[in-house]
Amino acid sequence: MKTFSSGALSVNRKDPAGGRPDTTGGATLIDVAQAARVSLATASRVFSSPHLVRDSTAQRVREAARRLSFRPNLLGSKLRAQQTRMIGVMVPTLENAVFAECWHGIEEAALAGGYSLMLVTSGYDPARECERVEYLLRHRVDGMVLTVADAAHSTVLDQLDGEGVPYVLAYNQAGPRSRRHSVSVDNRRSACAGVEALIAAGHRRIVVVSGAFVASDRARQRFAGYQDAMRAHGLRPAAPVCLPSHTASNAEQIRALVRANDAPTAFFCTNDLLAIGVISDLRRLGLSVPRDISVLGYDGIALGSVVEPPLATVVQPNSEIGASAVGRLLAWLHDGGRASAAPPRVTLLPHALRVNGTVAAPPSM
Amino acid sequence: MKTFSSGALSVNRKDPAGGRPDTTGGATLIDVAQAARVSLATASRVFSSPHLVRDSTAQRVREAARRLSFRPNLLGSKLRAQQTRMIGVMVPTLENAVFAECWHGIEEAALAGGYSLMLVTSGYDPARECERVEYLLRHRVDGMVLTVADAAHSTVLDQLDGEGVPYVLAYNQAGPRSRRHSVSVDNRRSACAGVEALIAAGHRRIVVVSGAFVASDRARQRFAGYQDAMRAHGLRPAAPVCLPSHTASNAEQIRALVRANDAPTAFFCTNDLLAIGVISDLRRLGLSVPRDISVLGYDGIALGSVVEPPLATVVQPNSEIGASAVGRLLAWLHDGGRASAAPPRVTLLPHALRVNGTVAAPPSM
DNA sequence: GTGAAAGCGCTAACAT
DNA sequence: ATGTTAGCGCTTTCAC
Repeated sequence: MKTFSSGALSVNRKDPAGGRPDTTGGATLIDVAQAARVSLATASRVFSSPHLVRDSTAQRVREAARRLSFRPNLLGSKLRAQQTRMIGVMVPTLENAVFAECWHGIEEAALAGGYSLMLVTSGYDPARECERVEYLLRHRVDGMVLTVADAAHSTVLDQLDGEGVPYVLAYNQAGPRSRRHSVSVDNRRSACAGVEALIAAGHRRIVVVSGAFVASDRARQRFAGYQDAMRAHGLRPAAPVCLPSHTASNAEQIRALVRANDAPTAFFCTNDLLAIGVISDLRRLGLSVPRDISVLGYDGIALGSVVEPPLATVVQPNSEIGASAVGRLLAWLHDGGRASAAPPRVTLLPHALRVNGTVAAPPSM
Repeated sequence: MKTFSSGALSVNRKDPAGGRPDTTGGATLIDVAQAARVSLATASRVFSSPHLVRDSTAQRVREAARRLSFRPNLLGSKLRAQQTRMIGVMVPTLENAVFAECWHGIEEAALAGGYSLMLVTSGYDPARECERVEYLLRHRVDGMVLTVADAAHSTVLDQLDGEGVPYVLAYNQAGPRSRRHSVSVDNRRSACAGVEALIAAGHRRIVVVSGAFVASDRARQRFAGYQDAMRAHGLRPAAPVCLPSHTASNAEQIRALVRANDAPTAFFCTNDLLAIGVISDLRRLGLSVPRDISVLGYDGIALGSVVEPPLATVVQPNSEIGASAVGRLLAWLHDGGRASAAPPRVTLLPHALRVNGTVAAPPSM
């Protein structure tokens, strides 16, 4: 029987004497099994459940694998095992360093956990969000880590919920009543704390500058935090100033603002990139930051510590948010369907305040 | 026979009345075929070669697919077709905006071409480069787009060459004699042009500031360009100043430099991130850029136009480099093995000079 | 501890 | 134009 099974094994292989180099990418498990004179099953076990195999046998198989430069074809195992050990990641863009830093944490955590990654970007566009998620789904990712434009009104999340796809939000902060899983800082409270630091420094006229509100629920939550802080100190919140782009110069709008009679003494920008742009705009208007006007950012990207003066900001642990989101997802995937009741669905990581550099007392004091 | 084959088709499917929801992710092509009363092959053809199928039949199949919310399992096709239509991407880090911008071009081009992506970062570490590439190989990517620390001494590239894996370098510039494919600007000539602009502005004492030289062949090529420019104008090139980190403050080294008797009147930084850090360091030393000293960067990241004054720099078309690298790779993959002799292996994209903002005439003039 | 056999979901000859 | 068949490379019962 042994001779027969040996023969049966080789029946699938193309003729090795076929002339041109094997373009199909090399030895398969079958080849390894043959070379080690064990069955396909045993060879497989050596790599996936070594404890089921006698040590000496395993040695032989590994040796054969090495000799043949065997490289497991993950496609085969993924298809057969009905789980890909892949996680899909969708963020709005990598060009905002927040997400680039987050990716770092995601990659570390995922690869350490034996999972592969598939990245797509949505450009803050809900239509593209759907498209890209469908793409991830076709690749049969086991779960996803995503940052969507607006979690509360997201067709793509509703769809995912409907299909029962495991996912964890990053940066988007699920409401306490939500059934969704999320990892973020407490956007509202941390923003409130940031603005309170501004108030503590003596500022009374503080204005929020934001990107397109509709594109980011975080921006809205941070604005709410600003309102909280202002009201708690008996100050009147001002309407937010929404700038269309992070990178283009928004000098016009800024100019109108600082030229007004009751010009603000401080800006709270809902993200660091925006803050850096605003600071540049202010300089172009001949104003000095923080001497003439203070600027507070939000995100804590590394770049903020590089510029001069260093950007005052509400610091999120970006890399950790990514790693933690992956961790939550893996826990979910591994508990086998029981929707992980143990840890709370909403994870809030601690923020930090960095209030120096671009924030000082208002000029009148 | 029809009845039989219909029955045979359903033999593999689990009992739909089995109680709990189908956890395996929904309908397969077989289900669609059944529902549309066609064979598996025909159903498959509707999606991969519609022209081989009568319109009315195709309509029926598509309708069935819609009704069953059929989602093709890419794993199946990839395994069977012996090509994954996936391309692996490896860059040093996304935290340098250069690569984040590049990713944008890569994603656009790949998805437009019907290819999927798998991203890994190496952190400029050759050991991790090998690890990550092996990971990509196990996923059976059809080809790769990579930026390695040092293309001329890269074990991972040698290995890839040995195995005949199709790949295109991005940013790394293959030598004219090289058999390798690459897409980049001409690092040496563009750097030379940048330094010549400095010289044209009146600078004579120009010093190159770089990250760890060993980590980047681009940095070395750009330094060579600096030497070219200096020599062409009868000036003595100075030794490069190598800073360990992009983001930490390197004030000490900078201080020593600008306090010297023959202090430089201009710095040429081998990348923009570094340049922004150096400018901040100079400000901390009480120097004004560009009034007291000029700074020229290299990369052309979007951030450079945001800061004030805008960063003078040698602009690379980052997104286009990514898109173009993917384009070259797809061409290679599609020409079926003939190592695409038609277009040259080394693609040099045009650079641009942005010489304003942080570059001005030296103070003595 | 090891082997035989049955597929995972799909495509691609090869028939008809 | 459509159907039949044979796997892609792997894991995983079920026997022994």
